[in-house]
Amino acid sequence: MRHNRPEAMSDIVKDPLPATPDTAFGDTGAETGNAHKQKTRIQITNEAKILEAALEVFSKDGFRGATLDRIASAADMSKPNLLYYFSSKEDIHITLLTKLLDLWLAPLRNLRADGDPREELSLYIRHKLQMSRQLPRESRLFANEVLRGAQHIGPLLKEDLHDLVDEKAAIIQSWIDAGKLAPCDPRHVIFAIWATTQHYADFDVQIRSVLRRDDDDQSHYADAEQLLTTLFLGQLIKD
Amino acid sequence: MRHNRPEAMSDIVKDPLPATPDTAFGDTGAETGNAHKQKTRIQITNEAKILEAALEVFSKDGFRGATLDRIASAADMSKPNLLYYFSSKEDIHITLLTKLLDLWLAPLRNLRADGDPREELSLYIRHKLQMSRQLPRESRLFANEVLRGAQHIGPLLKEDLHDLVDEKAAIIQSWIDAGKLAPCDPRHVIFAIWATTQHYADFDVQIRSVLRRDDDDQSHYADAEQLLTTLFLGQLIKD
DNA sequence: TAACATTTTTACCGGCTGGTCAAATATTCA
DNA sequence: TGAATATTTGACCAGCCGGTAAAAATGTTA
Repeated sequence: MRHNRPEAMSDIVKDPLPATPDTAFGDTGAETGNAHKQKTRIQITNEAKILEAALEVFSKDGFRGATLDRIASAADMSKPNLLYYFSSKEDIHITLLTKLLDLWLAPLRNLRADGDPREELSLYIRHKLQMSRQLPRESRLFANEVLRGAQHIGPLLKEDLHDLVDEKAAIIQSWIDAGKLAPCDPRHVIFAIWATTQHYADFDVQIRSVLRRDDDDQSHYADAEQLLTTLFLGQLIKD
Repeated sequence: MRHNRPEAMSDIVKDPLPATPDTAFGDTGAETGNAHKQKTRIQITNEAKILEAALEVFSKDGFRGATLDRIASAADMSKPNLLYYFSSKEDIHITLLTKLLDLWLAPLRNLRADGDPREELSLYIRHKLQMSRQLPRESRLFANEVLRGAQHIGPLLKEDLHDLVDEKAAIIQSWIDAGKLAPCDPRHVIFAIWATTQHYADFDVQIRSVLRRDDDDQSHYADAEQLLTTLFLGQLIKD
C-alpha cells in the first residue's frame, strides 16, 4: 500500500482550547475506517513525522524553497523512504495545507449569531491570537502559500473559504442591522482581525526586533490582546 | 569595473505622493558622483533591469525559491551577464531589500508630532494602503524576507527600524499624554496599522477569492480604507 | 581609426534537485 | 515457523542550481 493520503495528525493540534466545533473541509476521520485500507501503526507514525518535518521546512522557506532532502533529514528518514509515504513534494504540501486549513479556520467557525457581539468578537480575537502564539509555523505555512498566489489551495479559498466568510459576515451584518455594531463592511472586519492577529506569527522576527524581545519571551502577546480588543471593541480616539 | 552596488532605482517608485521626506538607511545618491567610479549608461539601465526582474521573482518565491536563471530570463539577460553586475544571488537580494526599505518606511517617517492625531493617523493609513495597492511586490518581498527570519535584513530591523518605531511611538505616546488618544501601547498601534494595510498586498489572492474580485479590480480598496479609518479613529461598537 | 575598456557570450563545473528502481530488511499473521 | 506483506536502503539519473573562466563582441575615446 502506497501513497494514499495520510489521515492522522493528532499532535499538530497542541491546545484546541475552545474545542473546534466540527470538521468541514476534507475528511479527517483518522480511526473511523473508511473505504481505504486500514493504516499500519508504522504508517500512521511515519506520516505524522513527515508532515511535522514538512511543516517545519515549508513554513520557513515556502514551497519552492523547501527541498525533499531537508524534509527527509528533518524527519530523520531517507528521501526514498519519505517518497514511499507521499508520491511527491507537491503531495506533501497539499496534504499538509488541506489538513491544517480546518484547524486554521476553526476560530471563525466558532462565531455564533446568537451570542453577544462584544463577547463573540473578543473571543474570536483572543482565539486567533492564541493560535498565532501557539501555532506560528502553521500561520507562516499559509502566509507563504498565499504570498505565492495560493497555487495549491486556490480552489479551497474560492469555494470553502469564500462560503465560510460569507456566512460569518452575514452574522456580523445582522448585528449591524440590529444596531449593536457601527455600520461597516463585515468582510473587511474579518480581514482586519486576520491581519492583526496573524501578524504576530508571520512577522514575529520583525516584532521582536522592534520590541527587543528574546526568542522565548512572549510577554508582548498580552499587550497585543489588550490593544486589539480595545481597537475592535472600543474607541481608540477619545477627543 | 564590477560588482559595486548599483545605486539607481528610479522607476520602482511609481507614485511618491506625499513626497518621501528624506533618505536615511543606505545612500541612494545615483548621479551625485561619490568616491566610486562613475556609472556607465549601460550599467545603470541593466542594474535597474535586473533589480526589477529580481523584485518580480523574489517577491513571489522568496530567497530560496528564486533562481538566478529565472531572474536572468525575466531580465532578458544571460545568467553570466547578470553575474557581471552582481556578485551573487545574495548580493541582488540584499541590494534590493536595502534600496526598498527606505521607500517602504517613508509613510511612517512622515508622521509629524505637531500635526492633528486624527489627520496624521488617517494620512498614515491612507498612505500605507496606497503603497499596498501600488507596490504589492515590494510588500511581498519584505513579507517573504521576514517570514524566513529576516536573514538578510536582521540588523537593519534591530537598529534602524527599532529606532524609527521608538521615535514615532513616542509621538503617539505624547498624544495619549495630552489626552487626545485613548491609552494604549503605541508600538502595537503601529503594528496593527502595518498588519491591516500590508495584508491587502500580501494576502491579495485570498482577499480576491473571498470577495470574488478579478485581478484588475481594485474597488475593494475604498471599502478597506473606510473600515480602517473607522477602526483606528472611531469606535466600532456603539452599544 | 586604433587602442583601450566595457559588456556579452559560450562552454563549463561540482553539487544539489525531485524522483526511480530493485534489492535488502523488517513486520505481520495464518 | 514461514510465507506474504510492508518498509527501508543504496545506487542511480537527468536536469537544474549558483557560479567561474576566458574569449568574443561591443562601446568609448584620443
